[in-house]
Amino acid sequence: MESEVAKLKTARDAFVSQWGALGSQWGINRTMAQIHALLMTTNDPLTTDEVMDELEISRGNAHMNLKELVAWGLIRVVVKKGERREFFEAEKDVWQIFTIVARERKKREIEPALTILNRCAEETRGMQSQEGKAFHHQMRELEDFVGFASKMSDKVSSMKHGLALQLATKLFS
Amino acid sequence: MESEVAKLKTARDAFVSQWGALGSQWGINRTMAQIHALLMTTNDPLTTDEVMDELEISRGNAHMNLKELVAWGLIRVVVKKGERREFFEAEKDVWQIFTIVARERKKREIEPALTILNRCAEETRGMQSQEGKAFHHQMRELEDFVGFASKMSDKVSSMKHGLALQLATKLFS
DNA sequence: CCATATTTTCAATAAATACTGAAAAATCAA
DNA sequence: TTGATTTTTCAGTATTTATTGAAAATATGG
Repeated sequence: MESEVAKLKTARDAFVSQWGALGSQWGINRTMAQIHALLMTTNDPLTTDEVMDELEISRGNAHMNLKELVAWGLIRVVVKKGERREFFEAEKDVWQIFTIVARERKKREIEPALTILNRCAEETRGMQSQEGKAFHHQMRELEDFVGFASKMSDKVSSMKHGLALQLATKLFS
Repeated sequence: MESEVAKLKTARDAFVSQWGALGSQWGINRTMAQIHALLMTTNDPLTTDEVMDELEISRGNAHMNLKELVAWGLIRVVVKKGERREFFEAEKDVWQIFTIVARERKKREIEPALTILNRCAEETRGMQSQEGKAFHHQMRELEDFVGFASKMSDKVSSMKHGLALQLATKLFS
C-alpha cells in the first residue's frame, strides 16, 4: 500500500503540472502557473533553488517567473533571519487571488480595448454616410459595454469576500 | 482635405489591426480576432476571398479562422440566392458577443480547472498529516470558489441584456 | 577590501504556435 | 458525366514565445 506521503506527493505533482497546462489557456505562461501552483500548496516558503529543483527548470526561468509573480502580487518575498537567500510564499486566500487576477486582466484586456474603441468612435463622429454611421454606432455600443464591464470589475474586486458571496447568493438563489 | 470615405477606411483598418493585437492577450489568435473585427464593422456579408484580400492573408488561414468563428457562434454563414460561394456575417449585438465569449471561456478555463481541483481534493480526502490536510483544504477552497464562479457565469449568460444591465445598475448605483 | 554567495541579465536556442500555398476533395451546373 | 468552381486539408515554413545557461552585477560577512 502506498504511503500517505507518497500519495500527497503524487497529488501535488498532478496539480502543479495540470495547473501549468491550464495557465496557457489563461494567457499565463506554463512555468509561471506551475510555480504559483507549487507555492500555493507548500506550507513553508521556498528558495529559488528549491523551485528550480522541484520543477526541473533553469535558474533564469525560475528567477524571471518568480519576479513576475511578485509583480502581480500573487507571491511575496520572505526574509528569514540568519538566511541570506530570499524565500517566496504564495497568497493563499482565494478571494485575494481572484481580485489580483481580475485587476491584471482588466489592465491587459479591458483597458487597451477601451482605448481603441474610444479612438475609433471619436474619429468617426458625425459622419454622414450610412456606412460611417453604422461603424460609429458599433464602436459606441462596444465602448459602452466594455466600459460597463470595467466598472463592474472594479466594484466586485473592491468588495470583501464575504460580502460578494452574500450578494451573489441573494441575487441568484 | 480627407474624404469621409477615406477617414472611415482608416478608422476601420486601425480597429481591425488593433483588435487583432488585443486578441493575443485574450488567447485568441490574431487573425481570428482581425476577421471578427472586420466582419463586425462591415454591413454586407463577405466571401472568403474578400476576407483574404482585405487582411492580406492566405486562403488556408482565412478558411480555418472563419470556420473557427462559426464554431464559436460569433459569425454565421449566409447563402445568397444565385451565388454559389458562402458569405459570412458577424453577430453584432454586444450582449450576444459577450455571452458567446463567456461560454467559450468557461469551457476552456473554468471547467478543466474544476476537474483538476476536484480530483486533487478527492485523492487527498481524509489525510492525517498536517501537510495532507492543508493541501486538501486548499484544493477544496479553490474548488468551491471556481465552482461558484462557474454558476455565476451561467446565470449571467442566460440573462437578457436589458435585465442584466438593470440588475447591475441597481446593484452598484 | 577580499572572497564568496546570491541575484540579475540576456544572447543563443528550443519549443510552441500560426500561416502559407498547393493539392485533394467536394459541390454544382449543364 | 464532365469541367469548372469552391471548400478543405495539411506538410512545410515562418513567426512568436519561452527557456537555458553562463557571465555580469550585486550583496554579504569577515
